[in-house]
Amino acid sequence: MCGRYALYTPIEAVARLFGVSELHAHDLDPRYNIAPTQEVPIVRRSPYPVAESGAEPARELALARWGLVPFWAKDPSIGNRMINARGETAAGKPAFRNAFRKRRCLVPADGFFEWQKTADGKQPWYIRDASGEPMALAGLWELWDPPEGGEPLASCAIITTAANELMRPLHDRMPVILDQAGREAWLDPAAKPERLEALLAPAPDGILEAWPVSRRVNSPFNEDPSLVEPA
DNA sequence: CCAGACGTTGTT
DNA sequence: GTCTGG
DNA sequence: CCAGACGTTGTT
DNA sequence: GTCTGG
Repeated sequence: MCGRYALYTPIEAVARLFGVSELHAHDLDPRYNIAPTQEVPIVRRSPYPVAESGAEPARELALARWGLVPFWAKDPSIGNRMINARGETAAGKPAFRNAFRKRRCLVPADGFFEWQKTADGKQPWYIRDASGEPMALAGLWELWDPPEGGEPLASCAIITTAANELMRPLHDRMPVILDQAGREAWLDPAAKPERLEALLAPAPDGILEAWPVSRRVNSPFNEDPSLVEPA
């Protein structure tokens, strides 16, 4: 699955690489240990209508809480358990299907962590694109209105799929990683269900690299560049 | 009908 | 053992 | 995902 | 809001 990741490429560069026209998040610190419940940048089509023009809705970078809170939730804590959505079933699940139809997003990540079970306990690994460029993880996002009023809460989940060859020794699940064409299709509101389904597959072998890292990443309170260095 | 879940992973 | 919070 | 709490009453 | 289980 995917329960921890890193994003340290400057957000302006991420925006450029992801074709973002509106940047709604600035001055973000580089992150080496992003944990569920934290605010993370996502790339999405603007949920708001474009003024007059009839132009394409903007592709924007916004912030969302990691852990999807369905609109019908009475309490946002349900999001603590909705950090991933299975690609095989998300389209039909009550908690995800509205988002699957209407609110797909990309979650930029320089890499993600997986924990491998060994005789000595769990060994964390860092996995990234071999090019070193930020990856686009397939995501869903949602808006939740607090019953007591106030600002709606934006939240998101990362889609998972079966592990590919590289990942299999480490873990049996991995996040869905979208290539350039996949990113376009995933964000296309008119995408056909069968096209979307085809996107939610393990990454091809050969595009990723992985190495063991320090167990200091285990604590979400640790946050420094050495967490993604080989150890 | 109403009540209660709505999710994933991992472990047994 | 299981839930909550980060 | 992992870490850390897991409880109540009463007092500050 | 909508589905599942009783």
